[in-house]
Amino acid sequence: MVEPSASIETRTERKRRQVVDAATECFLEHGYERTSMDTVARAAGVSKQTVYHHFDTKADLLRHVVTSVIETAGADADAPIANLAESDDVERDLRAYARAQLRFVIQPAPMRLRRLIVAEARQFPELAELYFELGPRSAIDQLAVVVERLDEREILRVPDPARAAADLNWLVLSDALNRAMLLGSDEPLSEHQIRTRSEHAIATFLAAYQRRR
Amino acid sequence: MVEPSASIETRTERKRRQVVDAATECFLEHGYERTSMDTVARAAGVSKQTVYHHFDTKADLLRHVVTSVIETAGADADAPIANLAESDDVERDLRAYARAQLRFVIQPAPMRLRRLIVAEARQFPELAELYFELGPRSAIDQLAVVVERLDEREILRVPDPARAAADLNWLVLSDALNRAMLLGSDEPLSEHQIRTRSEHAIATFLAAYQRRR
DNA sequence: CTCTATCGGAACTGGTCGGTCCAGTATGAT
DNA sequence: ATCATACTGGACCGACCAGTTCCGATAGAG
Repeated sequence: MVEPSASIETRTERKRRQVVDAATECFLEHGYERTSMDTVARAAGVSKQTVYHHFDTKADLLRHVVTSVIETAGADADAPIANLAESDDVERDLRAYARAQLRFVIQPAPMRLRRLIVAEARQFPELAELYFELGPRSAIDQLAVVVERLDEREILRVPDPARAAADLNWLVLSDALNRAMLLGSDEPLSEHQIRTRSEHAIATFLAAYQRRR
Repeated sequence: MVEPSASIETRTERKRRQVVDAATECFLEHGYERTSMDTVARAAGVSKQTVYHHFDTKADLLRHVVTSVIETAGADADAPIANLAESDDVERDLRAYARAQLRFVIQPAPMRLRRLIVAEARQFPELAELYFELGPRSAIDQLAVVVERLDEREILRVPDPARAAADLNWLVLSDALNRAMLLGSDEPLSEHQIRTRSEHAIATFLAAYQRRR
């Protein structure tokens, strides 16, 4: 992850990046089985030999592509959770969190990654597991810390933070995610849908977990 | 759907059924792209010509297989919702419903069908849509009627039955479904997991939607 | 400037795929 | 018994696949 001397990219590095970028594009667009190595090479503007110089097999290429996509995307997903635990307006900040999640997940690239992973979960269980750990698992774990703190602050009543965090996560995402997965359209939700869905999910969550006055 | 004269199966019908059964097995086990027509023919104990006599293309065969699996499975999914609306112990019956759903969905065949559909959603959007309509959509629609009635009976307070029904459905299924989809293991949950998950989901749902005394 | 690692291009291997064709056999309705 | 229809087994087609090999070109490090 660190450039050796400067930001200059040696030819080998550049070619490798071209291969990875093209393979990412192809795999996400058409899936693993429907993507041929010739297609990847052509899309990368590189000879097939160069592809095989950097990756021994097609499966290796997929593993590298998926791993890197997951890891770079995983970083972006963590931002909006930061100030939730000590928030002075929990409802407002939960809604903001929900909106951010919906915006982040319901997009072409994440949806196609998800489809790819589900499709290949039998052949590449490591990738599915990695996705699970850095995706939903990570989100829910972070939420669990938050709701536990909100319980301490006597804003929520949360006997089981892990389950409550999962509840929150899926109240926000499940319905939209399922529709998007099955009804084509990887396009983002409209701002209006994001707002109403977030408000409903947070209202339900708070109705279940907020302390009564 | 009706036998013409008696329960006797003419040769053609028998061969056709063998093809469909074998194709169902192969597609669910290995996916669409990884299943060849030769494999289907061999698994059916039938010549390839016979396969092509009944189905013009591989895609047609998939469409028929998926459609028939969805439609036969869809019927089973509706049973345990019947007495919910007029139940005299809503909490108990909601839990029973949740247990039935978890038992029904987290199983090898439904999970593999789901994977197949998600994997091929881009190439066969009609199948994904059909699955959506007869799967989650149908379940949620039926739940919406139930929760609306429970609102009328002043057991629940449900301003938006459709959303409340979706909440209930996903509170019950999402977490288990996601884990099963991504962490391999299509095996059913243990009875203990089914029970605790159901209890938690229903407790959350009721905490959010039950009328306060 | 030279040397070597990497590159492109293209042909090639051994194999699989979906789908077709054919010659001959079995079935079942009339 | 007749005859259309359906089935078999295997050969066959063109296309595509992952992965390899060879050669001539080129870029970058010393």
